[in-house]
Amino acid sequence: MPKLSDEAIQERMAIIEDAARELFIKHGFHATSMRDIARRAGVSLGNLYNYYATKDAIFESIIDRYLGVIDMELRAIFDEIDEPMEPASLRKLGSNVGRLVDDHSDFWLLMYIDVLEFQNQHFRKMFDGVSDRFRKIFGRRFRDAEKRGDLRVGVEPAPAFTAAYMQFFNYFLVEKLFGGNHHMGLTDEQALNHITKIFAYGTLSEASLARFKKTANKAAG
Amino acid sequence: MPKLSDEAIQERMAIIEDAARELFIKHGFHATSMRDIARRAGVSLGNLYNYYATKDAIFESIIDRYLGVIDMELRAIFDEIDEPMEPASLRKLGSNVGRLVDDHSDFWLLMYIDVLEFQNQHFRKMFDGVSDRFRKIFGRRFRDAEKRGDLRVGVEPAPAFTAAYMQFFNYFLVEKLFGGNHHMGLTDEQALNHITKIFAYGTLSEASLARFKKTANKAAG
DNA sequence: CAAATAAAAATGAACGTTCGTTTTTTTTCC
DNA sequence: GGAAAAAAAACGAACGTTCATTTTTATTTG
Repeated sequence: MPKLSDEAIQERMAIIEDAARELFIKHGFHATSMRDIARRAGVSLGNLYNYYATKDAIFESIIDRYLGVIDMELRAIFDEIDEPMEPASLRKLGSNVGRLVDDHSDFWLLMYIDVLEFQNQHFRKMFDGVSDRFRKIFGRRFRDAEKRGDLRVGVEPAPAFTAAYMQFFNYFLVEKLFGGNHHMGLTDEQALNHITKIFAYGTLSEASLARFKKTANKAAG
Repeated sequence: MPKLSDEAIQERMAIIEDAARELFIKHGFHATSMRDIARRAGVSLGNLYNYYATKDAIFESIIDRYLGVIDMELRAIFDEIDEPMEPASLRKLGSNVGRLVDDHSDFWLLMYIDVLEFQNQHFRKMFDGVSDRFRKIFGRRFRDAEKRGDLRVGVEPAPAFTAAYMQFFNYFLVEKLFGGNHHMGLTDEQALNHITKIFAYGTLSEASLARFKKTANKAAG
């Protein structure tokens, strides 16, 4: 048998990694055996080692792939934000974060595996200097908003935006993975509106609040 | 050898559970062996089974003990809150949550183990209906604040307080366990002040804001 | 256009260890 | 001496990994 095409190899690796990921997030890394992975992937035990040197290598390959996907999705989410401090933008960010957590809850479970069993070595970069990254992406918009006097005195846009972003993430992670089951006592929609409202009133100056009044009221539904 | 006194038994169990907890949070549950636990506790392998029927039983005993401790600490934190919606109260809550996360980071790692390897069965109650619990604790204060017109129109105190509480928790967990390393671009003190300020301005009416002006300005440092 | 070739891919038994747990033996102390 | 506690030894099952072998199939050959 001549060498498989690259696409064929990628296909087989995807099958193996899908199986492994499902097992890892269900039982953890060390509770999942190579035999389990082989069985679920419909592949022989020995053949796994034609594609991966070790069990660790499977985990790392899954994470590398997934980090790329999430990075792209986050980029897309930030790309569609024009004015980061506008209430409507925050509200949209919240929805998008919710979708991201929903669509990729596996990813966040892998992160917890990494924290527990690998000292968080693969995911460290996710949260390292989030605020600085936002400053890089929205720096100009932040400065413009400050110049226009859109912000309350003493409110720095980068930390404020970071706080809102983290709050949205935390809200949906608690709901999806930690059994929150409407832990804020509201539907997801209402919770998003409430958080958005708090951050709008909490960060925007009276002048700019007046300007966004209509939008804010609609969002607070 | 006569039967050990109850205190002696509790002492020995504490030694075993301390050892097991340290290993669990460092490597995860399944990556920790009974031999590891015995070695670290300075006890023979077989003797572990004089105290616990299974390895799972050790984990459950650790969690039961710890849930009690955390529950008490949380109760103490809420007990010292007079007016939950006051900026000074929120700021204090933030500090206390920070101390709780710092002093008991083991506990939160155990929670992640539970999510991953035990379907979150032991920790579910932690986040189930948080908002309702606050409504029970602070119900009267919440209603008083609403009656006095302290809150912005459309802001419900229970979800708002829950949001602040969750934000504080999330902030310190990210810092302590996920390699955030000042992810908001501020020191812990500054971050607490910033979050407090946002929630104060985000939830309080103009009238009550004026009343708290002095306190809020001091807190915003 | 088959049939033969060759080498990659897949297999599953087997390796030495380590696992959680049980059983047996030794130690301890009234 | 006797019973409880601790230690040691032993158990079968399961672990990650290896490897000799078989199967598969694109290419070469007649």
